[in-house]
This record gives sequence, C-alpha cells and structure tokens, in this order.
Amino acid sequence: MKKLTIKDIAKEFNVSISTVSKALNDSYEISESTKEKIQKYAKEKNYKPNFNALSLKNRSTKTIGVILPTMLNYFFAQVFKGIEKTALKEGYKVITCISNQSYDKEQEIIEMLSNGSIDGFLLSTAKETELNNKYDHFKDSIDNGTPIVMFDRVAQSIICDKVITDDFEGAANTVEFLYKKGHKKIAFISTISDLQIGKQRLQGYKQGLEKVGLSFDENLVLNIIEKDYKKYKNKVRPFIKSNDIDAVITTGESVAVSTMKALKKSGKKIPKDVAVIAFSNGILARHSSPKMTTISQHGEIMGETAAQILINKLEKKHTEITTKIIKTDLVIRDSTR
Amino acid sequence: MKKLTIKDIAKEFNVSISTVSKALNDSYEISESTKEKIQKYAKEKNYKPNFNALSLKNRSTKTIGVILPTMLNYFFAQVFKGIEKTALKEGYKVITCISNQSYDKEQEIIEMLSNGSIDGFLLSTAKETELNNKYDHFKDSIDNGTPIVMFDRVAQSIICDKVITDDFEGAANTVEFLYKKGHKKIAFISTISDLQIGKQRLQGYKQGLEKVGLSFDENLVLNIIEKDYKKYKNKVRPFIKSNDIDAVITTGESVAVSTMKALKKSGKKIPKDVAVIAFSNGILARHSSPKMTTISQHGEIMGETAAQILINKLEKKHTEITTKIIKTDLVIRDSTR
DNA sequence: GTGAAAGCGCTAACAG
DNA sequence: CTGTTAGCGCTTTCAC
Repeated sequence: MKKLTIKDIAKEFNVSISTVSKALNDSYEISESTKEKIQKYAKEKNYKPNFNALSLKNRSTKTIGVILPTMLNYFFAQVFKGIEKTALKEGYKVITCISNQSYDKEQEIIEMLSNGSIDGFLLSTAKETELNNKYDHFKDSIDNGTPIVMFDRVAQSIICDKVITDDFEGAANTVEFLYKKGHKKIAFISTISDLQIGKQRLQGYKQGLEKVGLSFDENLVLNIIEKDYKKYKNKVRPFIKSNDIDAVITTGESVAVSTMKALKKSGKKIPKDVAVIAFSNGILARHSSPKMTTISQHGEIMGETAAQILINKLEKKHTEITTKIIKTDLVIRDSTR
Repeated sequence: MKKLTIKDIAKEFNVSISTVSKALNDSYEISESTKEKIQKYAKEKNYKPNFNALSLKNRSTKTIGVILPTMLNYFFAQVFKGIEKTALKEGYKVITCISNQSYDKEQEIIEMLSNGSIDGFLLSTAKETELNNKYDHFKDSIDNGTPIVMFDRVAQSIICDKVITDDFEGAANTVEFLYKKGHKKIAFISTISDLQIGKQRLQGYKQGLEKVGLSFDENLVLNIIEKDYKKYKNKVRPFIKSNDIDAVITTGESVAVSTMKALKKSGKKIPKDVAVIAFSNGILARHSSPKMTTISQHGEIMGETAAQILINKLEKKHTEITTKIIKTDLVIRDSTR
C-alpha cells in the first residue's frame, strides 16, 4: 500500500540511503554489483522517486500551468492538444485551468499556482482582462520568476514570449484570393471587433482591399456585439438584404453558418452568387452545407510552439524573448468557387 | 526573486520558524500580537506556503489526474469543464493528459503520475483499452492506493466508482417518443458498435421497440466501422435507399449530419418524411439545418459528479463504491415533428 | 566504495 | 507563549 522509498530499499540491503540514491542514479562512486542488485530490486518493486521530494529539492516541478479562456471551442482544444503532446514529450506535466473569460478567475488561478506548483505559465488572456487592460497579474508572475508564454490572445504591453496567429495576413490574403476569383463587393462580418485579434483581422481586410485596388466601404462591415449565436441572424439578415455583396469574410464559423443560412433564405446561391469564407477551427466548417472554405488556424501547432518555447526557456536553452507568428492557410471547400 | 519562506519571516522578526508556522496557522499557542504582526507581514509580502513542502509533509497533493481519450470532442470538453470547476471549488488542481485512445499512452500516463504527483484519477478509458480488455493498469493503481473514478467509458470488470450516461434508457425513450409521433419504421445507425456504450444504445433501441410493440428488424440497423466521417455517406446512402424508413436514431452528431444530407439528397423532407435524432453533445446539432433533435448528454454534470465523488473519497467523506447514472434529455429541435 | 549529515520548506510533538 | 527537534523523501558534499 504505502509507496516504496529509498529508505525501504536501504533497509532491504543493509546499506545507507545515500548508497541507494547513488546506485539508482548510476553514480560512478558505487560498485557495479551494488548498483546492479539495487537497480534490479527497484525495478521489480516498481520504485519511483517521490515527485514532491524531488521538486522540493530541485526547486523545479517539471509542471506547466495552462490557462485557457474556455475549452468549449475547437481552436483552444486543439491548442491544448499541442501543448499536452509537447509537454509530455519533454517530460512535463500540465495543470490546466479555465478562466471562463473572467479577469478575477484568471488572477485567482495565477495566485493559486504561484506557490511552487508549476515552473511557468502558458496562457491566452481572458476577454475581460483584455477589455479592461488589466495585466498586472501577468507582470507580477514574471517579476517573481515564473515565466509566461502567451498565445493567440496576447497582451501587447507585457514583455514576454508570444505565439500568435497571422490574423492580419490571413485576412489580407483572403481578400486577394476573392478578388482574383472575380469578387468585387466583399463584406466583412466580425463578432470579435472588441478584441485585438478582431482588430487585426479587420485591418488585414482593409489592407487586402487596398492592395487589390478596391475601396473600403464601411457599409460592408458588420460588427456583431451580441454573444448569443442564435441572435446573429437578427443582425446578419438585414445586413445582407441592404447590401449587394458577392463575398463575405467572417471572423468565426458560427456566424458564417448564420450568414450562409441568411443568404440561402434570401435566395442567394453559395458559392455562385456569394462566396463565404470564415476564420475557423474546422469542426462546423467541415459539416456545413455547402462545406465552408476557411482561413485555417493551426491551433495544435500553436500549442506545440508555445509549449516548446516555454520549456526551452525553463531549461535555459535560450533566453531572448520572441514573438512567433503561425501562418494561416486558406482551405478551399465548397463555399467559394 | 526567490520566494519568501517561513525562514525569511522568522529572521525578519527574530523568532523561530515554528513560531512563524504556528502564527500563520492561527495557533492558539501564539500571542495575538505576534500572530498579528506576522500575518500582516506575510500578507504584505504575499507569502505562500510552498506547495511541494506541504505535499511532502501531508502526503497529499490536492491534485487530481484526469485522463481523457481526446479533447477534440465537445462532450469530453464539457466533462472537463465540469471537472475543472468542481476541483477548483474544492481546492484541487487538475493535471490533464490525453490518451489519444491508446492503451500504451494510457498506461504510461498512469505510470508517470503514480509517483505522488496526484491523489487520485478521473478517467474515461481509451478505445484500444476497451477493445483489448486490458485493465491491469487501472487495477494496479487502485491496489497501490490511488483511487480511480471512471466516467462515460468505464471498465465493467474494474471495481471502482463510476459515472455513466443513461445510454440504454436514452435510446429506449427515444424510440417511444418517435412511436408516439406516429413513426413505425425506425432505423438505428451506429458508429460505435464496438464500444460498450454503443451496445447499450442498441440494446435500448431494441428495448424501446419491444415496449411499443414494434418488431426488431436487423435491416434497419446500420453499423459503420469506418472512422473517417467523410466516408459515412458511402454507407448511409445505400442504407437509406434500400430501406423504407420514417425515422433514424444515430449514435452521434456527425453521422446524423451525413444522414440528413443523404436523406435530403434522396428527396426526403426532414422532419416531414423522416425524423432524425442523435445522441449528441450539441455543437453540430445546434447549427445543422434543420436543427437537430438530440438525446442530450450533460457532459458537464458528468464531470462535476465524477470529480465530487473522487474528492469525497479522497477526503474520506464516504467510502462505499457507487455507480452514478446521469440521465439523458430529449432536446427537441427541428428534425422531428 | 560506502555512509553521515545537511538541507529543500513545512508541520507538530515536545520542552521550556 | 516561544523554541528545539524530528521528519516527510530525496540529493549531494564531505568524511572515512
């Protein structure tokens, strides 16, 4: 029942605990024969050095704290997958907490884990945190020697490693793609106009228009503040009716689905009359009809990258501060020609 | 930089470390004045007792190990949400690992965490584990004093606390519901016929038929082994063509979407000609057209329940072994009349 | 080649 | 009311 300790093994062979410790760590100080028998015994009995004792001694837990705004989102679930995979590969465990987009929760989590539970944080900021521009909790953590790597939703004002999606380029390239297909009246529908990434996407959209020589028309931009996806249609329908558009870029899948429904309802064919492209994590896009062309985000790679950066930092493999940009890919399905 | 310890505080006030320890724990042995100044100082300096030292001393980590087959699945993400919420509420942290449906991975994870990292496991078995009926790693863990609570995909042969969905009743009630709406030719499409929960759902379907007096026709059951959802339609279309059905129950959302597409393609109206109901986690169902009626699974409640059972067990609040069944709910949307 | 002892940060029994 | 000490499980320096 009780777990086997170095002490028990020492007793078993009538040697000191330091001999056992050294034998298990294959020290040159210990004779081959002693090492062999001790190692064999330890293996047989499935001995494992106690995690907390090691952490205490080494002042390092080989554990990463992950803070996500939510897990009920395919993108973040993918990021998590990448983090977990990379962490495990590198011998790290992952303590995962959900901020639920709340600043208070986020800061409680940081407090809770700042007691030697973890070696560093991997996080995407809560919406509330971003809206209120309250980043002191991050700063405190870094100042206290617990490094942070931020991903996707990052805090501009905090100096730390970051991994972000290429939202700007993604949007710009999409406009260009649509233009080349002959689209001239390209709308932009955003449900995250208040977030930094939303602003980036809008900027990219504008940049794309400029590049191909289309003029920006603010009537072709719809910002939906409403957070309940069921109500998207109340905004989308009139928007579509009152504008003569031939393409739509949306910031998410859910609103793209609403948009496609609204388009169909108003007698438009997709993609014949109107093309639809969404920033997307993939799950709805692949099941919609028609299947959606998406600006695909590579959450898993983002997670892997962020985890690797943090681990390298923890193991002092590099110390400079970087911002890594993960490219988006246009995945062409059936909602574009 | 370096974290404040009890020792530092002791030095600050020229008292012993035990005085500090007791003061911080509000011991009756310490004078009010001493307690006050020490507590005040600790608070100011944001002192936090070292997690690893505490765990080592108490032989308890207040940490739960969670093993999920995948996180890229709305249901499991919901379960995770429930676990995380309950754990945090009870002062527990959560180390989360993904088995990716692999037995080897699952058992590595258990090995890795069985060194005093965690107090207990919360897990849903990997598919491979279930198919091969290899459950020794679970048994070992329990025998070694690390309790396990299983949820959703549980191992019949392992004696431990379990939380499961009411798959049997869910399917049976659905048949009854359809029958009352006038459906007589009710098909059953499964993509998990090899899993225990799949068998339960099929049994429930049969039970439902029996109850309402319809005879079981094995031609109305389609088992899809193919795991790529893109290929579902290859099986679903001929199945639909060769059978004259007026309702379909599926084991998942994804295949329900394929089924609805196939039905529409063959000229059937949903729900007028054929009703569709899926066991579901909700995300696709809410965005399909028509919106899908579902046998809804309450992942979050399952997670909360499982976590609470484990924590109660760890804190010795109860010791008997239970299996808790979470009811399903029929959520009626537009794919049924 | 092996062992004694200190120390990681904390608690608690015991002494004063 | 405060302090000394042992001990949680392990590593590591220093003796022998």
